[in-house]
Amino acid sequence: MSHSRDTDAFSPHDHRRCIRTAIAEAERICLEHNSRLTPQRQAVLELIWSSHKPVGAYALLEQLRELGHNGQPPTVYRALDFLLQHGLIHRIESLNAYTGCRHPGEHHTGQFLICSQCQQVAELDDPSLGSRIEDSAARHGFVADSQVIEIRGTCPQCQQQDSHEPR
Amino acid sequence: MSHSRDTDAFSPHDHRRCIRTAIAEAERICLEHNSRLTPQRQAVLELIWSSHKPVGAYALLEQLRELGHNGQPPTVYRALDFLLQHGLIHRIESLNAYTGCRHPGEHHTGQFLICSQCQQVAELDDPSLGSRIEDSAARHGFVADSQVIEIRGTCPQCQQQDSHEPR
DNA sequence: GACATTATGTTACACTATAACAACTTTTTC
DNA sequence: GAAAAAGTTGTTATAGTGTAACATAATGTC
Ligand SMILES: [Zn+2]
Ligand SMILES: [Zn+2]
Ligand SMILES: [Zn+2]
Ligand SMILES: [Zn+2]
Repeated sequence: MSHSRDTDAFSPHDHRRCIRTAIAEAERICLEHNSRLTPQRQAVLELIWSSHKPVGAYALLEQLRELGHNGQPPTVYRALDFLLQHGLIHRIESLNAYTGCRHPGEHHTGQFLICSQCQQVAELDDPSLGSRIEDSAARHGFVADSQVIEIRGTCPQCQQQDSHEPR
Repeated sequence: MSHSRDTDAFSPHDHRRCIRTAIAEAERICLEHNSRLTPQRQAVLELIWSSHKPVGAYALLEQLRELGHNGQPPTVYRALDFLLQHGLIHRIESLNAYTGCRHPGEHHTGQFLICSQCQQVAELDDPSLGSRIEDSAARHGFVADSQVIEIRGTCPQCQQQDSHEPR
């Protein structure tokens, strides 16, 4: 019953649907785990999902304050920890920033396409790529637990714009 | 004439040879680029190569001070920038730490095996994995410039130890 | 030697993340 | 339902990572 369609984050789409789906999935997963999606945690999750650009913890903190929530670093880091542990968001290591997970619930390490131009991030979920990497590690006798895959480049939209505005 | 043998960082080996080779290669590359491998830069490179465990900038700073060098953060970050730009070291994003590059000179993004137990890092150089990732991105219309591939797990040595000390 | 270029010294600060403990809420147990 | 336990949030302070900006010194070019 997973609704996670494979619409690319880069392609134009009804993003409110992304948000709604993310919240709904979060509620479902928290129910399953007997965890509580408190107002603060939900607020952070919604802020993260406000776009497909990863957000830093302190940017989130700023926005939380504007929403009238309490504003100290531990507040936001606790919410982030919770969301990370429940697989609702990912941390982008090369950006020190956080982005919503598109396939929550299915334990997985993310594979990310990061556009250097528009800052947007799309999450790949290519299991065969994952196992290809495991194989590569295994060939050196290494047992892989988790992977950080972050690919920087140019997204389709930004490529088009580039070709329209040469020079 | 490249001496970069494919000895794994994890396997026991004459590590002084790693260091010697690294410095020699660094000198060669700097000569090629008309860049100067100053004493400070070389000191940082040697410290990084003192083991196969990635080192943080401030740990380096500490060690530099013990060697009598000037000790302010910019000093070490400048050296790191220089070494990064010349492809002599890599930054491990998920550790905020730096490690020596085993194939300097050949423009490449590193692929790293990081042992959670002994903290040592081995650098893979699997071009076919690189292109496999590019393909995966291309399938989404994404043009990849660079990749961050960091695989966490257990190295062969630590696996053996684990099996000797069960429980 | 005068000049431009490159490298280093120095101070101060910005950004990212956590430790430690107190107060409050919700859930569980009796 | 009161008491205890577990979980969540508030609060203060601090640790860890990285840069900006400007001064000084060393090196290379003519
Ligand atoms: Zn969306
Ligand atoms: Zn883009
Ligand atoms: Zn070695
Ligand atoms: Zn190991």
